Amino acid sequence: MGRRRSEETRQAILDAALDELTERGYAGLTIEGIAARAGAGKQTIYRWWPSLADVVLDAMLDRAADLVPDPTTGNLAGDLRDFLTATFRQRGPQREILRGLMAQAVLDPVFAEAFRERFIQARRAALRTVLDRGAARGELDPAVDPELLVDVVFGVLWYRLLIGHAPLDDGEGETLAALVLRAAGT
Amino acid sequence: MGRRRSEETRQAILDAALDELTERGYAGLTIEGIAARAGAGKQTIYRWWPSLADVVLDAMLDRAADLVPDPTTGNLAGDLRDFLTATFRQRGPQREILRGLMAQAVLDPVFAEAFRERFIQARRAALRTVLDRGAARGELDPAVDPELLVDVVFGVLWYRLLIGHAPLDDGEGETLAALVLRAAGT
Amino acid sequence: MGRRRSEETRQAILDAALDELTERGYAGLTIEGIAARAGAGKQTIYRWWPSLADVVLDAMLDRAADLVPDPTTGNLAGDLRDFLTATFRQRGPQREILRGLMAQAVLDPVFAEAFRERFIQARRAALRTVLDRGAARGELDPAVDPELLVDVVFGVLWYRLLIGHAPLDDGEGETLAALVLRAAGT
Amino acid sequence: MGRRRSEETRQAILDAALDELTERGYAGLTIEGIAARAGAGKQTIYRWWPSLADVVLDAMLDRAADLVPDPTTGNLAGDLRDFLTATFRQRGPQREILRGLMAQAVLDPVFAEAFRERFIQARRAALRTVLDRGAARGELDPAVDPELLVDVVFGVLWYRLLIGHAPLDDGEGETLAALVLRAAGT
DNA sequence: TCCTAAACGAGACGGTACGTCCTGTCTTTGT
DNA sequence: ACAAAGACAGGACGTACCGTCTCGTTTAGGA
Repeated sequence: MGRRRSEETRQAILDAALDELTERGYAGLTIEGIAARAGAGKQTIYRWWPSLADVVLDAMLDRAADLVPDPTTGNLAGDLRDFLTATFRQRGPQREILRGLMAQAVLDPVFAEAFRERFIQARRAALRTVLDRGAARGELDPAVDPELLVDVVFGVLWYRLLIGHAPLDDGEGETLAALVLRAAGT
Repeated sequence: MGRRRSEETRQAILDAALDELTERGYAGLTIEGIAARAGAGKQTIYRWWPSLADVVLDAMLDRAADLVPDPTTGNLAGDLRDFLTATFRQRGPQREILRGLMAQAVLDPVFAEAFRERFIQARRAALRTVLDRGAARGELDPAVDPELLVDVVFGVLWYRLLIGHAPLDDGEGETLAALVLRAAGT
Repeated sequence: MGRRRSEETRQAILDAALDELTERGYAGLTIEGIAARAGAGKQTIYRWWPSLADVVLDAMLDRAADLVPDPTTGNLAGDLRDFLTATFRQRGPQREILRGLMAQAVLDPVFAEAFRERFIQARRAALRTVLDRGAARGELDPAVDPELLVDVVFGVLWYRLLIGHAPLDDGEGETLAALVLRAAGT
Repeated sequence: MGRRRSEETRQAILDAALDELTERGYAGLTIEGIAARAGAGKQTIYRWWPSLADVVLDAMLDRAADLVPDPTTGNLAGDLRDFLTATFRQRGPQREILRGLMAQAVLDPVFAEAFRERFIQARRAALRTVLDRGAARGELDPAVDPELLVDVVFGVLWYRLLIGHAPLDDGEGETLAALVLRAAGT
C-alpha cells in the first residue's frame, strides 16, 4: 500500500543533477545540492539511488542523446568508421559526465559494477556486433581476438577522454578505424 | 633564511601515505589520517603539496619500484614485447595507486597537469623511444602515426586497469605487442 | 517544517559545558570539547548558539541556583543587607563562570549585548526595585541618583570578583550595605 | 659574552602591539601579527614576555599618557574630585587596552598577578594616599574602611568600563566624588 | 468514505574531514 | 648570545556534506 514513487520528483532530481553538473562540474556535485535544486528531500534521493554516481548515470542514460551507435553500411570498414566517428563525436556535458562516472567507478567498487553493466557493456556489445558481422563476412582475421580489438578502440577513447592530451573528433575516429582494420582485417 | 624543510618529515609523510593507502584504500585517504600517522601537522602537508593526490604521486615516484622500462633487444618486436610485459606486470599497491591517481586527475584539473607531466609523459616518452628506434631500423610503416600506437598501448593498459574486466599479465602484454606489430610493422 | 530541535541534546550540551568548565576552567573551554563530551555534533552547537559564551550563559541561567534575590524585610536597611549578603554569597563554579562571561563580554561586543540584557539587567533591576521601595518609604535621599548606587554595589562586587584582592562574603555584604545607607539614607 | 638585548627591537614590538590593537582591537591581537608588524621574530617576543598581555601592559605603561593622578588641592573634597575626573577622563585606545588587559587577567592567573602588581596596585595606592591625607586632616570618618572606599571608586570605574552602560566623564567623576564624601566625610 | 501506510519536503542530528589560523618550540643563518 | 626567518607538531576554529532520523503533509489503495 501507501503512496507511489513520484515520477515528477524523479525527473526533477535527474534534471537538477545535470544542471549542477553543468554549473559546478563533477567534483562539485553533492547530494545536498541536487536535493535543494530539485526541491526534494535528501531522503528521497537516498531512497532510490545507492550513490551520487548512480543518480548521474541514470540522468545520463535517461537522456536520448546517449544512444549507442549501430551502423550498418554493409562492410566492416564502413561500420567501424561510422561507429568510431559517432562515438568520438559526443560533446557538451557528456564528456564531463563520462569522466566523472569513470572516476567514481574507480573509487567505488559498488558503483563500478553498475557502471560496467549498465554503460560499458552496452558499448562493448555494440562494437562487438559490428566486429562479429565483419567476421561473418570474412573481413576479420580469425587469429585476432575481437575482444582485444574492443579494448583497443575503447582504450584509446577513454585514455584520451581521461588524459585529454589529444583530440577526439571525426578525423581521429577515422584514423583509429583505419588502424584497427590494418591490425585485424584480412 | 629560517629553518629548512625537514627531509625526515617528508619521508614520514610519504611513508604514512602509502601505509594508509594499503590499509584503507585510495578512497579512504585523508590529509588528517596521513598527518596523524606520520606524526606531522596538517599544515606541513599543505605547505609542501597542493593536494592529497600530489602526496601520493610523490610517494609513488619516490619508490624505486616504479622504474620506466627501457628494453633494448635489438629489434622492434622484442622491444615491444619486453616493454609491454614489463609494464603489464606491475602489482601490489601500485595498481590501486594508479587507479586512484587517475581518478583524482579526472576530478582535479590542477593535479591532472602534474600527473600528466610527471607520470604519463615519462611512460609515453619511453614507449615512443622504442617505436622511434624501430622506425629508424625501418621496422615501422611510416604511414602509421607512432603517437596513435602509444595511445593504443596505454589506452588498453589503462582501460583494463580502470574497468578491471580483463587481466593484465605477461601473456596479455605479448598479445598486445603482437597486435601492434601487425598494425604498424612492415 | 522538518525535525524539531532536540531538547535532550540541548540539555546534554549545557551539562557538558558546565562539566568542562569545572574540569578545565573557563579558559580551557572549547566547542569541540563540549560537543565531544555531549555526544553532539559541532554543527548542532553552532546552529543554536552564536558563541561559546552564549552556551555558558544559557547553561548558567538554566540552572535554578542563579535566582535573583528579592528581599522584603520591610525596610531599606534590611532589604539592602539581605540583597547584598545573598549576592555576595554565591560560590562554586558560579564565580568562575561569571568571571569568564565578563571576560568574553569584554572581548566580544556581540556577546556583550546578550550578557547585558540577559544577566546584568536582571540583577540591576532587582536592586533598583529594592532602592525604589526604600525611596517610596522616604528612606532614600532624593538627591542621590539610585542608578549610581546600583553601580556602586555591582561595581564593588565585580571589581572584587575580577581582581580577587578582597573577600566576598556575608560580612562584606553587610559592610557595603551599611556604606550605601550612609551615602544615600535619610 | 653574547649580544645584548636590542632596545630598538623592544620598542618596535611595543609599537607594533599598540598599532595592531588600534587596528584590530584587543581580541584580534596575535603574537604572530605583532612580530610580523615589528619585523621581529616570534622567538624574540617569547624570550622577553611571558604572554601577549604582558606585552600590551608594557606597551601601555611605557607610554607617558598613563600617569597616575596625584592631586593636592589641600582638602579631601578637591583631591577626590580631581583624582576622579582625571581618572574618568582617559580616552582613545587606553580604554580598549584596559578592558582587554582585565579580560586577560581574568582568564590567565599568571598575568593577573602581574596586572595587579604593576597596574592595579599603583592606582589603588594613589587613591589611598588621597584618602589618608584626608583622614589625617580629620576629613574622613574613622568608622569607614578606606579600602572599601577605594573599592567603591575603582569598582564603579571598572564596572562602567567593562559593561559600557553609562558614561565615564568629568561630570560622572564629580558625582561619584560627591557620593564618596557623603558616605565617608565627617 | 474513511483508514492506513508509504513517499514526500524539510531540516535537525552525530559525525568526519576540510583548509586556515595561531601557539609555542625548534633549527638555521647572519651579526 | 641575540636576532630574523620560518618550518615544525599540535590543536581548535568554523564550514561543508555525509547518511540517518524525526516531523508534519500528501497521496494512494484496501476496508
